[in-house]
Amino acid sequence: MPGKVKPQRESLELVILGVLAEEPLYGYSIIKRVAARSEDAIRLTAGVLYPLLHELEADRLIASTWETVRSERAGEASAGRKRKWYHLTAKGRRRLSQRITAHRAFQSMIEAFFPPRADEETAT
Amino acid sequence: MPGKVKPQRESLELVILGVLAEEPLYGYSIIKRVAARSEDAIRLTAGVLYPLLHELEADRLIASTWETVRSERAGEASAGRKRKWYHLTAKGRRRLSQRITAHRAFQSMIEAFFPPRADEETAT
DNA sequence: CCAAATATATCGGATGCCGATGTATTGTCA
DNA sequence: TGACAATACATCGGCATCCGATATATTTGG
Repeated sequence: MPGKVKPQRESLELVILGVLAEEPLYGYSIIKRVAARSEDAIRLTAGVLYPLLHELEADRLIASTWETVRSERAGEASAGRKRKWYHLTAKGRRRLSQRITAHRAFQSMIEAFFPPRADEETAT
Repeated sequence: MPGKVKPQRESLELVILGVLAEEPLYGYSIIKRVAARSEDAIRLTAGVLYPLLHELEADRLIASTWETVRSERAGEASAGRKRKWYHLTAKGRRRLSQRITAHRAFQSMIEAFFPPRADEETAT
């Protein structure tokens, strides 16, 4: 019975599909990008990201292609470093807008609880 | 060491402290209230709520008092139904504003990814 | 009178989370 | 040139979380 809930995963999915909506990225760069965008608030670790990326790909929300980066220095002989580039699929794009909608729904409920005060402080 | 992260719990904490900030409620009424407020988007179940309420109380974020509701019909002899009313403590109020701040931080990152379109629907 | 709703509560199996770990290549700097 | 940091991918397993199932009791409505 598909459709099980994966608590934390949902917001991670939102974030990952979100960055990939802008442009294709490879795993390591996703980690850096998200950290930068969130000012280190969201720290994806390899142990969390890669399995998630595999799941997302299995679900056809994203797709990948390999790139082999060969260094000049090392020359022809080197095996090269491998990068797996991920990009959103059409299905992924649909899922993303669903997630955004769901997030906004939650958000509006939160705002209903705590209407932003005009005189609110702007952080400490 | 205390201070471990509890993924899903955090947003639940936000929601629960949020409703209790408005007025004291008892468990069952929290479930109904949250369901109503979120238009059934957030369905707290007893199995999730009560343990969480106990934790929150142990952490002194909320406090409780028992009420015994005796029905007219049943009369003096009846044991009465028990309601455990919860209300926010000062500590709970501080925690709540922390959670709101954290939520808004996450929120603003999401907005950075997906800037709200000017032509967006306002929902009803 | 009985079923549904109200009301609180616990428990345990399934699942998710993520730190630790592993492997390999490239960049850098003394 | 050697070695350490950073880049880059990936898996695994233990512990914590999650939440459905379950238990118990009272009240309300038809």
